Amino acid sequence: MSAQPTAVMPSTSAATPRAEARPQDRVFQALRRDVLLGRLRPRERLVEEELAARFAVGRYVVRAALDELTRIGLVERRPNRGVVVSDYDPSQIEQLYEVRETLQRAAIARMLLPASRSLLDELTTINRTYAECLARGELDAVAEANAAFHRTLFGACGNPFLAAAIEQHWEKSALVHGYAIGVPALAARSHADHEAMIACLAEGDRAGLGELCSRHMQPSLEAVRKTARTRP
Amino acid sequence: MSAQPTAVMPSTSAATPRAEARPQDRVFQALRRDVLLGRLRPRERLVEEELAARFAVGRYVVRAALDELTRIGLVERRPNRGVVVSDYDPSQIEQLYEVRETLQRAAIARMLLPASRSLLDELTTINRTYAECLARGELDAVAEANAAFHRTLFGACGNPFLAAAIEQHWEKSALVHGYAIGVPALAARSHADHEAMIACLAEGDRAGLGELCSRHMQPSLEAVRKTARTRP
DNA sequence: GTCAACAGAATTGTTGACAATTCGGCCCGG
DNA sequence: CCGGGCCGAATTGTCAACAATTCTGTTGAC
Repeated sequence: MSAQPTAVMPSTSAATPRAEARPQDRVFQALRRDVLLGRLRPRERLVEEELAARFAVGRYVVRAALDELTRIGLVERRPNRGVVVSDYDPSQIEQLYEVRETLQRAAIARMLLPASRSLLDELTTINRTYAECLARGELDAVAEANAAFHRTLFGACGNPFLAAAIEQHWEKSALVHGYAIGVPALAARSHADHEAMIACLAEGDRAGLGELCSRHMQPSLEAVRKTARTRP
Repeated sequence: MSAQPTAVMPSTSAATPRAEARPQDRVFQALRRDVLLGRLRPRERLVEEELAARFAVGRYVVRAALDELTRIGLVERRPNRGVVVSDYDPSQIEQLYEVRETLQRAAIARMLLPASRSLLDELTTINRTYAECLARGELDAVAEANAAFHRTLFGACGNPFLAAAIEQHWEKSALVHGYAIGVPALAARSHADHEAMIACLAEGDRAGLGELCSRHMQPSLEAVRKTARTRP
């Protein structure tokens, strides 16, 4: 029980939302949200001393948190030059989504269907939270619920390494699709997609689930393509 | 050109074996080899101060190197309890290999075949180095050549994210298959497999390459299964 | 006017000392 | 003889100061 593959995605997917023991985790989570919700834009610079002052903490803690963010690909460190928010160009995003689709289809192929009642309940609960937070305009919580849905769904493939890889790539592309949460129409569509996925899980419709998950990624990918054409 | 997916596997796959500028890279590489070549065994503890003394460097540098190793899954850090070499149990290894196979098949499906002359030459050169170092008994260099072969091969899929994911999982399982280098028969077999792969690349035999790569992973997986039965 | 070299500022990298935590043994009451 | 709780050693976590590097704006020669 030593090397849990989940350890690759340490505090993020930590099932224990306990008292946020370590300060570096708090900084890590805060910065992670800032990036994922667009409060920090791609290519924006992250200066250690500023962050240390903002979080009332030593620079060492900030460095550790930034290393953690580097690990999951949300920021990038250039030696002696500091840390910037990652910025994937459109072609990289296409490649990233290609990998995500491959991994997701592999996961779906490995799920045992129809899904257990407890899994269905869990997903239903998460999706309800999603809708509620959306109605209240709590974007932070919406993003968290969205992440939880995907994490739970693909975690059900039974292979922790595969689940970790999916989550890892999901987080990277979250840089891109995160903004969609702010668009009501897209968010509603997302919620409906999730419900349809749950239905597929209940009925054991593996092929349908696969298609659904692939289609689910399309809107944000289309948005990227569009802005790429508009602003070369 | 900011966020290169290769950055996920920073110094390891760095194509520039330049002057080892940063001290933490030197420590990182040394420890990585120790783990991969079995000089450090699974579950073995890594004490920061000991390493700092051994490498004649500050504890901070050791910490940074250990974090780097954590990132690629070779060691694991338990908060306030230190770092130990990762230890995957047999079922986890099966899962790991399953993901590797999925990723490798996806990569092979995306390669454009027949391969370019420069790629074939590069792989041939690497495999020759492999044989030469093996004959001389330089296991460090053999492991490095082996890694280079796989990195180059799957790097040819054209999707840096996919290549990075493959490399990432390859390194994790290197904890397991690394020992095979020391067994002459297995090492020879490995060399022959590599040649066959190059032939498939040259002829454009995609299906053959896929099967070959999957079979290539089997011996070490079998070894794991065997030791698992012997020593439950 | 353009470009190279050069200071000075801003920022990151590293060190050593100190604080906090975990782990093992020891004592002691039951 | 055994289990709970204290104590101390070993180890990790954090801080504040210092060193090294990169960046920016300016100067001066051509």
